[in-house]
Amino acid sequence: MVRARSEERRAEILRAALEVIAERGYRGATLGSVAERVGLTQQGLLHYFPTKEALLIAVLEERDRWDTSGGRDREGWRLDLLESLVEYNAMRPGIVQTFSALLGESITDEHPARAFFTERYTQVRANMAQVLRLEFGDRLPSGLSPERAAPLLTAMMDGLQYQWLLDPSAVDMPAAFRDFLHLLHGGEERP
Amino acid sequence: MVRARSEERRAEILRAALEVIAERGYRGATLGSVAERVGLTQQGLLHYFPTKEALLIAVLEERDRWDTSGGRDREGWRLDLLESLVEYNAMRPGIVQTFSALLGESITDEHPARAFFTERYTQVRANMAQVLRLEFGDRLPSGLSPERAAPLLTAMMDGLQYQWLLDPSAVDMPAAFRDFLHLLHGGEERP
DNA sequence: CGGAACCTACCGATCTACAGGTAGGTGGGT
DNA sequence: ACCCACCTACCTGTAGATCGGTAGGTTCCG
Repeated sequence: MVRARSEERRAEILRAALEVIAERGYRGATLGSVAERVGLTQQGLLHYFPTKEALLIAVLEERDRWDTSGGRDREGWRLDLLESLVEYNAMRPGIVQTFSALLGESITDEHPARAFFTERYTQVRANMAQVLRLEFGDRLPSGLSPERAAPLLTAMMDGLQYQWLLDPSAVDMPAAFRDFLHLLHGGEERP
Repeated sequence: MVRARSEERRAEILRAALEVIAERGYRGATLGSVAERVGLTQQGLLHYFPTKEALLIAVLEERDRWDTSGGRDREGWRLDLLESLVEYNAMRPGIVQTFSALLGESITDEHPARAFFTERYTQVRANMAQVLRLEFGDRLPSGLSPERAAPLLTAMMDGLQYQWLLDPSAVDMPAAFRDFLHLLHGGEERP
């Protein structure tokens, strides 16, 4: 079955692209270096993905598929699952680095991932709000509405990732995130 | 006075570089486009900054000088000044975009700004801890120590910036930051 | 059963476009 | 006379993309 082999190849390429983007960002990544990693020439790679941008899109879509499937509930995340997600991320610097690099680049003008991230963050905030509503109802202990707290939750995850990627020994990402959740819960008891 | 003119030119170049980096990131920025913006040729620019990396370093150093001087107290920031800093930032998307883009890129391997950001974040966390200690003493209302809360404060500022840059209409950055400060203060009264 | 027609998965050569950087000037101000 | 602030010309490298193959397999038809 030739189809299967081909799909496998594509998957290999996507994985390699993920690595290279983590190491150098999208702009710094070259088709040649991705190709090399899977034992192809640059032209061979272009047989699977006609342009560099198409490759990026495929990477982003795969990510989308990934976190629209595993790790989620019927109606989204739950707060304790978020906590384990952060722990999980702390064990895969590669993936975190890829998407942090892409997020960073995406804010520049006309970046091909910009639309993707803009859209995705609206969606993530909505998800987060729902998670919070599920956990706290219409008001968090602090008095904040889930909708107001959602961007904070999102920002915390991203912000911690940057600090952690720059200097993993200086920031215990999962612990810090737990501290934040503790804050959302209203503080009080000593951690 | 030629000296003055020269310094002025350098400053112009730095400002232009800031803009171009905001638009395309460091890797995407070209010497030519920076030069063009100040009415020079690329080679004319290289007269002032011998390499692209030297220009970047100068940009980073200027930033360092900027926020080691203005906006600070003798012993660092105060919490309410941080709040106005965020408000101030919300009025200068350009600058925020430059440094968010650079932060994003800097996590990739061998990026010339990586050391700068790593070092700077250790320092920022220390500053933040001191701000918090000044405001709350050795325990925040939540029971967290200033040192544990410092990375959270830092992460929140960065994380909100990305969301805001991607979609300013979707996130009221200053308001969100105030919400977070409210959280640090222990919540309670309704905003 | 054999072969023409076609498809898939590539590779080599090559094009175009910049990009960063160097060498060696020129011209105006002091 | 000199030097600072530039410029022109140029070199080298690299990146993405196109073109035109070729080798191997698959399909279909007589």
